[in-house]
Amino acid sequence: MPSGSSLERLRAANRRALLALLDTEGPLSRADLARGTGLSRTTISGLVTDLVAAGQVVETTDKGRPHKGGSGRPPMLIALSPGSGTVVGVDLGHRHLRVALADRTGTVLAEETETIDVDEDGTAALDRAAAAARRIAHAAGKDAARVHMVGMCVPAPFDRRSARIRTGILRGWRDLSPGEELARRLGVPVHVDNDANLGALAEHTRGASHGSAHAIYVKIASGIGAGIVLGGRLHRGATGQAGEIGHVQVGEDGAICRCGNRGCLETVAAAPRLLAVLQPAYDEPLTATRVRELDAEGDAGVRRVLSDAGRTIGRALADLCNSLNPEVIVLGGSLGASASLREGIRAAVDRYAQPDTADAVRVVAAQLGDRAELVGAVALAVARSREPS
Amino acid sequence: MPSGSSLERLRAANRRALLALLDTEGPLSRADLARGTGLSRTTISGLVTDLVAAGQVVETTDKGRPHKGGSGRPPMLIALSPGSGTVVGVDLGHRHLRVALADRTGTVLAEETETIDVDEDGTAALDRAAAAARRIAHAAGKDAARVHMVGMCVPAPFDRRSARIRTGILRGWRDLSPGEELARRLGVPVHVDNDANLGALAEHTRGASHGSAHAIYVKIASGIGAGIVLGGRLHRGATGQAGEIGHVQVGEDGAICRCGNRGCLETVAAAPRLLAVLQPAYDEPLTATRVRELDAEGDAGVRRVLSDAGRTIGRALADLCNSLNPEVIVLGGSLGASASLREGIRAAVDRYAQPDTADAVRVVAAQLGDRAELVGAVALAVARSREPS
DNA sequence: AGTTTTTTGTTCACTTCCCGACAGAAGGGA
DNA sequence: TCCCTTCTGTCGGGAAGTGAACAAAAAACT
Repeated sequence: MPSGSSLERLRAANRRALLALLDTEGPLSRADLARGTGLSRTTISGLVTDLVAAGQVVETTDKGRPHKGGSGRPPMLIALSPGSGTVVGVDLGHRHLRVALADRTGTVLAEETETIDVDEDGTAALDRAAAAARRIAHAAGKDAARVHMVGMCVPAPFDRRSARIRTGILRGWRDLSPGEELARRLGVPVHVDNDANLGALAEHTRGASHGSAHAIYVKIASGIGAGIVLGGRLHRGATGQAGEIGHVQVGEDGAICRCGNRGCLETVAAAPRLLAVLQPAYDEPLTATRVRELDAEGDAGVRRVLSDAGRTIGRALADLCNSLNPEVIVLGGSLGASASLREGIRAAVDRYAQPDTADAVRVVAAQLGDRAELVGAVALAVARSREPS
Repeated sequence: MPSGSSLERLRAANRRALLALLDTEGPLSRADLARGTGLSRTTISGLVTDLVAAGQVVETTDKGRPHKGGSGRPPMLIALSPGSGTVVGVDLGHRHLRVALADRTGTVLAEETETIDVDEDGTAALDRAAAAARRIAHAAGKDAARVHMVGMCVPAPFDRRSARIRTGILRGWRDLSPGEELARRLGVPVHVDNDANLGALAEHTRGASHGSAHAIYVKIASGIGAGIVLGGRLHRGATGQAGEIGHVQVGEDGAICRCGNRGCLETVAAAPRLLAVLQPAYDEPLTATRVRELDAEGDAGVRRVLSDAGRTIGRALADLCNSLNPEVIVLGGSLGASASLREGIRAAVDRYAQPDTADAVRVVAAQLGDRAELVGAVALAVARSREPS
């Protein structure tokens, strides 16, 4: 519930609209902002004055680039101010840890990746994450050390009410509140969400589904999960567990899944299973990256396996399309960029979804690749640092 | 896009908030409104003065009922004004036509039902609907004849862009724009949506899912469809075709469906199929209503068939729960009130959805019964007549 | 070159909207 | 009867937003 008087809320809402416009459209003149928000130039001037005083935006005397509009007084551009301090994004995968330092516009300043076993020991993973965050922030200089906010991505359903990972999915995380733990280590507020949601946020903010009101981001990696954007907003559901499409049952008598059911989509079409199926036929050790390369080179076996996996995933997505009628499906995760997988999904959607629904949906690869979750974690931190509600 | 200046929009938003509060909470004092909206009493007084002048609300001198608060000056209650004129709701099913006349608070004043074959001939159905609307409005008196708005429910996916029913589903409706046609006959603006969406709207506004942010309304009748409320708002999707769960494929080699696919949920678990399965074992002619009675009486055959159908539907709903993590599933349509069906759905959701997701969702029968769609059509008309955007 | 046109940003007077404080109104309880 | 509580109306003031007018800067036109 926003506080303050109604007029204050109005002012705050206009401020947010202005900042959001700058965030998505880049530097703009006051006149552009007036047109974009529907407010008058006068109001915009006042808001900009306030925001400059507050250090949230800066006037960039962009003399260099010629003004495209043609005649008329050239505009003074207003840009989001990196301002003081920084934010940190942490991407915890099953087998990796990525940490990024970004200014408060979301521009990544530094980034590092480690390979660790996150699943087994949550405490150790959080120790490593905290150490990496401290290291990267101090290496970037004095001002960068003032970290305002941390966004973190965890590779499992995250219950926002208890601030905990759902019990039983990750072995080494029982009764651990990752946000609180990392906040305690760093002395900075931490916001947490799961990988698919943050990937969806990133692709929606800066990637393939930018501008689409209804988008489904599917992460196909160690597991399969979806982040669902509806009406331009991330849909998290009643308990924050929306998007768990990896546990749709695709066969009555399939393998036992870590969730306890059998025949889950994840057991059939996620990366570990596909690698296991392919490995016997290849001399080299296969990784998701290598499989993607082989697919691009036209390797028949890989194409067949990925295409089949795509059809299986696409079958589940077709049902979801029938229910949600989205504009775009964005494929992310280590295998999301594979063409065969995408074609398999497209074919299954066309076959199993209603014709008009299938026609309405685009199926595209993620633009941010395996950095989507990290970018999403940064975006979460930026958003939360902007409204310290 | 709302027009006018920012202050005008603020005023309008506050007016809407006030009206919405009155709509959901019933008659309230100015002080209650101030507490409920967060605005000051002064502001509320001003808004109420305006709205009284505009005829949108009335001051009900409710002397009769004692003031519960105890001591203090008794409040003057403000209630939505039925105002001048009426709205009409039209519910077109596959085999029935219902028309309701309501005042502008949504209170139904008169209602009638006919049994007709809607599917075969859209023009004829619209003629009957128009005649019924005219008849019912004139019978209710002079003022009632001033109909401001019509809300209509059609039993098929409705494409809001073309204002047409999706081609090929209803035989007798090709190239017909139901809204325009009815508007032309009645000389009143008509808003159209499909049955499941309007049922969902009705149950969310006045029924079983009232107060739940995320709800799925499932209509189980001639077909199977869902209306999805997320974040308190009806989700219609990119082209208005969200909620088409009737065409999830539940068997590779099932019967051919009217949508062209085979093995659709509708062909296995919708009313016509269930009646056909049951009929041979019964002497009397079965209807959905009769089947519901037999189920309540504990008839073993009926219970078995409904329970199985519930499991099949519940399987599809479990997948949807995994994706959307809703708070409640509301079962409507002619078979929605059946206990066996509900138990079958509950069992399948518990089995196939993720445990936490299944725990979070309630499965309940609709409160409005077979009138949900009609009430939804009225609610649509009321909502649209209130904001003539 | 000089003028016109176009676009931008600022200043000022004004309206709209909202809120706090005060006072009046209406009933219950000591 | 007097006090207390709660509700409602009114008044003055503050905050937000807007349009009109004006100044500034650069391109376009003569």
